[in-house]
Amino acid sequence: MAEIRQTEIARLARVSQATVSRVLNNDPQVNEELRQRVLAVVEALGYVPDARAQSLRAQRTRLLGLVVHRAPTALAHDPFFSALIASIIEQAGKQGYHLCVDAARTVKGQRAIYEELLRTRRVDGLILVESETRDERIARLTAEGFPFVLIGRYEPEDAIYTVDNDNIGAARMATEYLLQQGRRRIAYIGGPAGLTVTRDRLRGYRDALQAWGMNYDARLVAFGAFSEQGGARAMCELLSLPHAPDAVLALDDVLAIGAMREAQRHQLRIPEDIAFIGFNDTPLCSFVEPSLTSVAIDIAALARAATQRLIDLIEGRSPSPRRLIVPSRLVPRESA
Amino acid sequence: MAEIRQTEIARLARVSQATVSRVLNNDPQVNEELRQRVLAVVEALGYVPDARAQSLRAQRTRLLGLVVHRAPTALAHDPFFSALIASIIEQAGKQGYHLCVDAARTVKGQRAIYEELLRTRRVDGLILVESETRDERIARLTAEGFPFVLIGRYEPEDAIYTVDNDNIGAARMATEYLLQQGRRRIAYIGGPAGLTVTRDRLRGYRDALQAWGMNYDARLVAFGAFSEQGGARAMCELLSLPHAPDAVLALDDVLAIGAMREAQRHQLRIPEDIAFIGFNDTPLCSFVEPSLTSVAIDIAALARAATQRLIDLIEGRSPSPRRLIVPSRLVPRESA
DNA sequence: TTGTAGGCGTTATCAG
DNA sequence: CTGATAACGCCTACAA
Repeated sequence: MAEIRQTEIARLARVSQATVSRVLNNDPQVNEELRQRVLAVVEALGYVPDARAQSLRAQRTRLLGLVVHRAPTALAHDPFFSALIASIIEQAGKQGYHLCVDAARTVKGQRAIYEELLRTRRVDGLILVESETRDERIARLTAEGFPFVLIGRYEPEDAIYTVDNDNIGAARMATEYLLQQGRRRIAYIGGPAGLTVTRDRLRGYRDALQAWGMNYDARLVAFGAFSEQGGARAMCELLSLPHAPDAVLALDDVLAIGAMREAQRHQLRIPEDIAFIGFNDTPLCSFVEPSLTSVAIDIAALARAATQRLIDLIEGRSPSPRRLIVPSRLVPRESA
Repeated sequence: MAEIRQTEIARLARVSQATVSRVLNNDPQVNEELRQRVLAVVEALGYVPDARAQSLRAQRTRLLGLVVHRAPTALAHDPFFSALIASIIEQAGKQGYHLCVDAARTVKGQRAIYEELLRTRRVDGLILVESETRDERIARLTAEGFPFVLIGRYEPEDAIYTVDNDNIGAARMATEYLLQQGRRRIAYIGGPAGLTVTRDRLRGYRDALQAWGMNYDARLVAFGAFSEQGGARAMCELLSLPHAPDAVLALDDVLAIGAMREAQRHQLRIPEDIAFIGFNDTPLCSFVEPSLTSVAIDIAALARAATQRLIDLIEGRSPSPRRLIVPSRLVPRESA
């Protein structure tokens, strides 16, 4: 089957190629008869414009980029990203955009991927997740004026476009929930220490303690890689303390589950001896035994909002305000 | 910051734009001194070629397409796709390809997406999953000579390029495992009935029964949507039989877990009263209670092989044989 | 209202 | 070995 171009359509409809283009772009100026002739041929041949040519000409690809900062194996075990990707695709698709997903395993790989996506103009804009306090990517993108939206928080808060949970508030709420239950030695297990989300939730945790007039004990705070193992290792550390914790707030469900498993290996009863709360309310929560209480992040809402803002930016609109907060809520189950 | 093009590099290096292009494409004919001059400027400005222009010129985008046939919510709850996507990205990235993921919720949406990806030439090739026995997409792609690889099976087997598990063999193995344990009323819960994978595993199940001289009882076979609910509903049906099953082989882990939960609601003990085996060996398996015995599909291997074959096809190589089988193995846990 | 022509940034073919 | 020059397929002034 021969490749069909506008010149071919033009020939068959006995008009100029420019007219074909006009018809396809709904130019109201074209004569109705010509329009019909063109459309008939377009229909008959099933012609669709070449996205590559359109991209060059229009200087945009209608492609959004998402770069995931996890090793593929970690990604596979983390429902957060499936949910994120799925919702982005859905929202983007509604407006004729597609999603290009990349993964950056190593740190140097990250730089390379961002550099490539940015400079090659392969995508029109980027969605970032997991920002660090001082994020090179963000400085770079901002300097270039490249459209991007961060799912997360960044300071100064009005410097860039962000969509985020109220992490500080949510962690505070979860911690107070534990305090209300009478827990008095509450531990916090974060992800990698440099991540904003790790720090924000730690802040909320500390705020709750302070509000209740309790001392902050740095020994009750541990950090782990985003994996069950990471959670187990952190828990192990916490259990070796002279005075073991009676509750744990973990940065995400996978970490929480890893920690919970470790506690079970130490013969602790959940929630009698120790309570657990995770984050994300992933499907895992109801599958584990005991089921895991978790803070439900509205991932779909985050993804939708981020995607919409990115498209707005790309198309020259300026969403306001710069920072958008999506609420989250606690989903109580057996573990706390 | 001004956009940098080859003409700009050329001006600064005092050569023609054509020479810049040659240097960037490693044309061995260029004089070493000019090459150095050009490279110095390229380096200094951090120039990277525009992917859009390259795409038009080279008639390829270095983009692979994956279309997922699940609603976004279902996707979010299914670790199979995270694993698939992650592994495809990894393999593709090694050779300078990127991945464009799309989702087709509705059936008419599917046609449209395939039509678009194909005709607009937005991607160089497609990875298909979940083939149906008579698959319109496949006929269409084949007719167009568009590069694609199917993860799954299709008949006739040498018509297209496929990568697949040995579904028939795996289902047979799992069924025989149950038979060896003394189970005698083994049920099968498939996904949507039209899917090849549903039928292949049913075939393996029947083969095992036959090899053991047992009758096939159609009432022991149920089909469900890919969700926990789908599994629960199918199980409900099976439990209403005059003679309830003592084992269940389910098409995937999520279905198996749904079915298992339903059995538990009916006060059945697992595995004493009824055994369960799922497919995919997703992380869920070890999280549920009791942990789920599952056939481990090597998703990463499938994804890698499919991706590599697709790239080979795109670049004009003809992988052989057309059909590639990736082995799978049973991972015994508590449920069977 | 329609057609002609230029250019988006590359790569590749020709001369020189 | 290098520099003009012509595509790639599309959109859009500008001209008729």
